Amino acid sequence: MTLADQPPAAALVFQTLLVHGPLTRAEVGRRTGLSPGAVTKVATPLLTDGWITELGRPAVERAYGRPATLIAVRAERAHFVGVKVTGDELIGVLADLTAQPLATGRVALASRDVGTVVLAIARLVGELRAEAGAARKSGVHSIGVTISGEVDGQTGTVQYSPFLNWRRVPLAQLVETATGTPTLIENDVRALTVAEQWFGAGVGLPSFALVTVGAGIGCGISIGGRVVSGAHGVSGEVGHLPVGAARVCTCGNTGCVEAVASTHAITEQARQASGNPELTMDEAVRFAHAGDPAVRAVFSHAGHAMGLALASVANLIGPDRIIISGEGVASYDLYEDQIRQTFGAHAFGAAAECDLVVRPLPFEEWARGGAAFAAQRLFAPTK
Amino acid sequence: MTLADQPPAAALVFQTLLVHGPLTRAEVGRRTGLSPGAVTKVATPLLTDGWITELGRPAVERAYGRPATLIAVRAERAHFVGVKVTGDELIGVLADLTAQPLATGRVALASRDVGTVVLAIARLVGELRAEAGAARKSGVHSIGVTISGEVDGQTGTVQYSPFLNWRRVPLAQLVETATGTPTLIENDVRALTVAEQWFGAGVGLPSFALVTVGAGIGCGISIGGRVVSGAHGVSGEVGHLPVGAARVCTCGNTGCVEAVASTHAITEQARQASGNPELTMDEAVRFAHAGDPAVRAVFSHAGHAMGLALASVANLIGPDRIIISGEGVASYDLYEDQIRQTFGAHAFGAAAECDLVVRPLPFEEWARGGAAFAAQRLFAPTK
DNA sequence: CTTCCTTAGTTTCCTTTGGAAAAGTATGGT
DNA sequence: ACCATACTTTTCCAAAGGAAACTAAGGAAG
Repeated sequence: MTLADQPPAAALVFQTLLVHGPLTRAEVGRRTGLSPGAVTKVATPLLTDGWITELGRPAVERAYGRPATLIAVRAERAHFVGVKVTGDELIGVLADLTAQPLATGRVALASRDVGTVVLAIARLVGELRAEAGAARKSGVHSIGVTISGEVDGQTGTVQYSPFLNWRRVPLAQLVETATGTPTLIENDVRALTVAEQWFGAGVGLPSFALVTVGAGIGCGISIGGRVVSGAHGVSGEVGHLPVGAARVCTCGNTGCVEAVASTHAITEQARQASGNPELTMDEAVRFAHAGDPAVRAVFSHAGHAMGLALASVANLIGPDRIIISGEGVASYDLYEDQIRQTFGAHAFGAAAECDLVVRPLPFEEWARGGAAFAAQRLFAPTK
Repeated sequence: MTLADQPPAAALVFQTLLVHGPLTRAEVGRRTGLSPGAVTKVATPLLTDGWITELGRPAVERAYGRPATLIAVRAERAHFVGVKVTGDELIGVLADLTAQPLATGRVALASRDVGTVVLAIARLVGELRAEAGAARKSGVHSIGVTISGEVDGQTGTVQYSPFLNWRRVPLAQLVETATGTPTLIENDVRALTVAEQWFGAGVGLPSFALVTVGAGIGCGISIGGRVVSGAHGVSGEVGHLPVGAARVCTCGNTGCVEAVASTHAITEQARQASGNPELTMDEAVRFAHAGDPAVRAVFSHAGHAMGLALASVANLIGPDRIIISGEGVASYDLYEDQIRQTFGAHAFGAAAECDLVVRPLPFEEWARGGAAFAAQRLFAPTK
């Protein structure tokens, strides 16, 4: 039995359990607005088919009345592989229904040629399958491949990937035939946003934005439980918001956030500031922590640009929360203050009430986005 | 009978007719995905209660088969009053179900005191009622009051209005008791966006943004048939996006769009450029049309700032269309080219495919937004 | 210890909704 | 007159979920 051919209420109950952990049937009814009878009716087939399971009594028992029984999602009921494709490597995870990773892998790419990449993906999927013995029982339900750039999830086509220099590559189809497993593709930031929405800092929020800082600066937007995809596959391009920076950006314009606040931009500016053309990001962070004023100024400028960008997002769409995420967790403290200060100064009125959450983003998190995206298709059909 | 207690399919059929004009039942079925039987079933009570009406045969008859009968919304079935409150005047319309105005009115405000404004609104509503005799038959269903600033439609409270200097004013309740008619309030730009979504240039689009240029620069965002309201009542604040302008904005920051491209900013800059401290907007437009290079440059800068702002909107949310609207229709040609050029240069990838539509915005259009907003509550329940 | 009370979960019945299919209907063509 | 065609209506039916009665399980009161 698949989840798809269950009544609509089943998806509601399942999603509630997925997001809010083990609950009693009565509590599920209260949260979903379904009648108690409907919850039982819908839970029974989910139980018999192993999608959910009964746990014991809740931690806080009631003083009166019949004791309740907790029900919860059986995470091991289905497994997914998530693969993030970058310009020079693949990151993969094999995860369960709740996007918890069971196995992770990382492979360098010899070439950016489509055939090579597809083959590498297939091999990585195979390795992850082998590594995660537990998944052998139920197999892998589907694969979610994510990649930065313009991705058309409907047709499974990568319209344009700047890092790989791909155009109109039917990646989903290619991976599907290479692996024999149903494959979905999605933009990397949007997939990560899906992961945050269901299993991260965006759980239960009516709206939030996820801003990622790394080689580029990206943004995923979730409104009303849906991740905004944009009419032409473009959305969340926050990296080129004009923030009045003097540096020329890779996009050819001047003033983009990315020209000041991407990891690449920061190291380059730190090199100039320190006079050391070999400086690495890690060293720049050390220098700044040690109090080097020129290098600190670089981070401060980056923080200012980020603050402006976040304020723009908050002013425009008014999310409940903005999650700031990226590789350089170690350096957040260097510009977090500046970010918050600039954000506060430029967020308009009540938009300033939007809370800013900083969240580390380990490398495998990107791949988890793919798994979460694939999983979502299972329990949130066509939504 | 109200529309609300009809089955869900009724709202679907009604909305389809509202948006896509007279259609045959068969065509409604095709467009909504409902079966022919369901369309008839749902249309019958709507017909008997006068919400829709049968027209004659369609213009292009089919060669074979039973001729079809057109059905269409009976616009005169319900009437609404829309009132836009500004710092110094009220604009009101009495409109039908399709937000077509039957009567319009404009009243100067003697004071910004809450009591005075509420009284003036009540008097304006009375005048509009008297003027539109047709509405007497069915009365006015509800009033939609719109105002710039932070508005909480749920509680009917104006949280903060900078122009009127109001804070936490329960305006909906006040107007309701003063007029005896149910009253809704909403932010002016968002209400206008609702009007465009149902009856304007946003009809049928999965997503669009509406940017208004006037004393301030505002933006309404519609995604998936819903106007984005923002978690804290703030959204679409495009006026203070940083676009690197040198002028200081009213918000205290430097570089805001509004500091360069609002009508106020343009006249002020034109005064400096021409050396005439008495110059009006109309004169500035004439000068620019006559070829005055300094004044033309002012419009060009404004266009550049607008282009950057629109590109930011397009990059962030990827709408299908951006509708540019505002008072100064006469001056659009002066910076439209610059807007498009800057937009094209800064819109990222496929975001540039977003089409820009320029639309005049007569003064009563603002009030129509209120009427459309009130009407929407009737035919799009809870949506 | 028995009875009652309270809350959890189940079952039964029923209403609402909308689809499928067939019947009915209106028109032009043959 | 009859047929082809497509719109519209009617009839029948299945799915989904609510209401309420019912069962279950424990504590409290007597």
